Formats: sequence, structure tokens, C-alpha cells
Amino acid sequence: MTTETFEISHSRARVLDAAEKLFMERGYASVTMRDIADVLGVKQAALYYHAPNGKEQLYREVVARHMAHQREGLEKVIAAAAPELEAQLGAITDWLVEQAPVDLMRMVRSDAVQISDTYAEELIQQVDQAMMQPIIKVLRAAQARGEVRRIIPEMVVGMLLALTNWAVYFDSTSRFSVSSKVMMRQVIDLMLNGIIERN
Amino acid sequence: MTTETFEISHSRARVLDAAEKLFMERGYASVTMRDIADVLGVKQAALYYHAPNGKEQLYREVVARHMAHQREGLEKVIAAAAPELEAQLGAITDWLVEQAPVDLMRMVRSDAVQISDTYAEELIQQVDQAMMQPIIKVLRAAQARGEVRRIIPEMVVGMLLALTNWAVYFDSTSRFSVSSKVMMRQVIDLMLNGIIERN
DNA sequence: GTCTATAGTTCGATAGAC
DNA sequence: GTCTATCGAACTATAGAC
Repeated sequence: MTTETFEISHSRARVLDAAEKLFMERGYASVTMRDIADVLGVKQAALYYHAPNGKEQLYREVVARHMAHQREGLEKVIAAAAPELEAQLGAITDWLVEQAPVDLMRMVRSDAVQISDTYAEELIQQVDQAMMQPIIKVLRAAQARGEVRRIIPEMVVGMLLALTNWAVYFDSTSRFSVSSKVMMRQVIDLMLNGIIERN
Repeated sequence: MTTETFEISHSRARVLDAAEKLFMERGYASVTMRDIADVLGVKQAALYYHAPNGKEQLYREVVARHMAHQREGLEKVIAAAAPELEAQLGAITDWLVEQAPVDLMRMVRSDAVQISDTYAEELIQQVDQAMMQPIIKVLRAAQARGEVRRIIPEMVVGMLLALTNWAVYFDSTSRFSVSSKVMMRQVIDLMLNGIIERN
């Protein structure tokens, strides 16, 4: 029984892994069930044993799992980092670039709306809870300590996520020898010189 | 004859307008020819009179026209702006937010690759020529004047485009009363405080 | 758990009437 | 220039054998 349960969840995890990679890379509409099956080396119909509720539900589960993963990771690296804002932001961007950041804007504005308008709203909430709030908390704490001047944390967090995406893409084109992590350290330095309170 | 030519190009422009709006909002794969026809109030088959070469070619033409439009606009506002870097960047971001910025990363990584790998390369070149090089020239000129310290202009331009996209999206959610243009002025101020040469 | 076969849809595109 | 009608391909999903 334990073995069977393990095997089942392991197979499911493999399906979710393959689906996640494809969905996040190319978007919901342009990934077919056959594409996912091909990656797993099975026929298209076999997918419906592991994902009996179809493509739409599969996408929802992939996203929910991804967001849970991001939230756990972010909270972990934030807790482990030094209590200064710069160190915490560095730990955050290091984590983000390691996770092969996804195009959140495409997910919300293209992928999700194809499923339903209510799901688009739900996805926005998930992204907010999993990826934005943990970082917002870091900024608010720094504000409370008097480390940064008055900013809108929600705005700054979005900037950080957008810049991380760009850094990873820029690094992948690799015309310049600047790693994503080093680039994001420079971005943080640049941002802090703008938002740090000067006495 | 002149009237007929005008009417034809006018009809074509209407088709390209509708296609551009949908393609840029939702991406290549999730926009159907029927969607475009619905916006125009005609049946799907009628589209093939104006776009006889099909969906793929329609997307290519839409993108080519959009990039030409962006290049012309950018070069115009740059030429009209004051010769200081801050004023030029402000004119650039004002222009960009007015054009309802598109998700360049989705275009390159999702839309274009569905058409062909060679088109993805072509699109990257078009984006580079139309949107990045004009702004890169501004940064290089400022570097030559000694206004900014050593940076990688290509990297900074990508940051600026990514942040502009985020600003417009953030503004559209409008939970906070910060207009895209005002927000980008603050971004520019923040970036300049990071990259300006201090003597 | 995976397969073959196929039903039911949707989409891109063409043909031909008007 | 737009319409109706339709073809062929691709996709989601189901049924049933193994």
C-alpha cells in the first residue's frame, strides 16, 4: 500500500514536472497534451490516467504547486538571511534566478484568461500570496526599522520580479559575461541607493 | 483608382489594427482568425480577402508594422527632447506608456517560436533595431558626454522596457493612485541616482 | 498503467455564389 | 468584399482491450 501510494504520487509528480516545464515556457494555449505525453515517453491518452480532469485542471494544479514551492522557498531563504535589507533582497533574487523565473504577466494576462475570468482573479491572488507578500513583508520590516524611505512596497516588489526575469533572459542570450545573480546584485545596489533613507 | 487604393489600404489597416490588439494582448496561439473577424464584425472567411496569406503572415505583418511605429515614435520624441539624459529618458518612457507596451518577452519566447525558430531570431533583430538601439544610442551619447558611469547600455535598456511594462500593468490594476508616467519618472530618478557619475 | 481507436470540437484555409 | 459551405488537420477527451 505504502509502495503503491508512493509510486502513484511519484508518477503524478513526473507528469506535473513535465507539464510545468512546458506550460511555463510556452504558455497554456500552445502546449498540447501530446507535447506533455511526448516528454514523458507515453501516448497522449495515457496522460488521462494521471490527470483525469483534463488539461485545464492540470494547468491549475501545476500553477498551485509552483506557487506553493515559491512561497516555501522565499520564506526559507528570507528567514536564513542576515537581518539587513540588502542581504535579504540578495537572498531573494538568488532564489528567484535559481527557479528559472516564469513570465507572471503572461500567465495572468494570456494563460489564465483563456481558462476563465474568475481563474485569472484567482491566479492574481495566488501570485500575490506566494511571491509578492513575502517580499513585501521584508520591505515593510525595513521601513519599520527606518532603513528605507516612503515607497509603495507593492510597486517595488513588482519591479524586482520584472527585473529578475529580464536578468535571467539577458543572461541566457549571453552576449555579455554578466551572470543573472551578479546583475541582480547590481540592480539591488542601484535600487537601494534610491530608496535608502539618508540621514 | 486613387479612391480604390485608399479604401483597400484603409480596410487592410483596420484588419491589422484588430489583429494587433488581440495578438499583443493574448499572444499568437490563443487568438483565432474568428476572434479577429468578430472584432471587425465580419465572418471568419472574409478575413482571407485582406490577409490572403493566412494567420502566420498576418502576425508577421502586424509585428513589423508595430516595430516600425515604435522606432519612428522613439526617434521622434528623442529628437524633440532636451539634450539632457533625464529629459530624454522621460520622453522615451512617456512615449512607451502611451503605446500600451507589449510583452516583448512573451513575443520572443512564446509567440515567435511557434511560427519558426528562424522567425524568433528575426523578431529579436526587429526588437533590437526598433526599440533597443534608439535608446542605447541615447545612453551611449550620455556616456560620451561623461554624464553616466560605465554601464552596459543593452542591460539598462532592457531594464527600462521591463519596468515600463510593469508600470502600465500596475497602473491598470489601479489599487494605488500612481499613474504609469509618474511611476516611470520615479524609476528614472532612481536609476539615475545609481548610474550618474559622481565627481 | 498504457495502449489503440475514435467521438466530438475547433481551427485554418479554400471554393464558389452573390 | 462578404457570404455560406466545407475540407483537412489538430486537439481534448472517452471507451475499452490488454
